[in-house]
Amino acid sequence: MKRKVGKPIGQEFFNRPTLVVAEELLGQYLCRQIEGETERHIITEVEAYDGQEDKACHAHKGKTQRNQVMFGPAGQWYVYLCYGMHWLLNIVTGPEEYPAAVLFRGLQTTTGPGRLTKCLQINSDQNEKPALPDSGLWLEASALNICKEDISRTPRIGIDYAGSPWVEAPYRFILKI
DNA sequence: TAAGTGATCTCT
DNA sequence: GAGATCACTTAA
Repeated sequence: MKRKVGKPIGQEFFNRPTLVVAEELLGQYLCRQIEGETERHIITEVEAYDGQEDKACHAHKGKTQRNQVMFGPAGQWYVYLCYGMHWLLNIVTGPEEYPAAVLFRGLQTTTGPGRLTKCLQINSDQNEKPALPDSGLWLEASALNICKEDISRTPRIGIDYAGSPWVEAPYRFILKI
């Protein structure tokens, strides 16, 4: 898909298969505006959560108040509290009524999904908002040219309960830098 | 390696 | 309403 460097990434980018979106997000910018200052961080690690069939996906038991945003249109943030202290940031992908999202696990400047949101001052205020500059949190295409050789794929973290084949599914994407 | 932490979900 | 669970981090 064509992306213009320095332009916000729009909904059409996210309204595609979750695994494709996850892989292509590597190397792009996650942008955050705080008190008038804009920060840009290269995305280095993401995980895909793909639909109701995926037992590791929050939506696998159906729609609830928490996960309903995943059933909505692509390109909106899904932010939730994990282990009572960490906000985790996801972007909704795929068509409406297909619950899927990509979890942001790491940036060039931070490691770990909980520290990422702490660093960018992300909390439930961003939940269900569109990923556009108006919301203060959005994505931009970078000038980096990512090759297949630059990407590692591994199973996802912290989802041992999901069982086979979801435990071992290589839905985690890491940029080797 | 284990504890901290609290929203969410499932079962009464 | 109560109890279990949980896409993590930190300090030891």
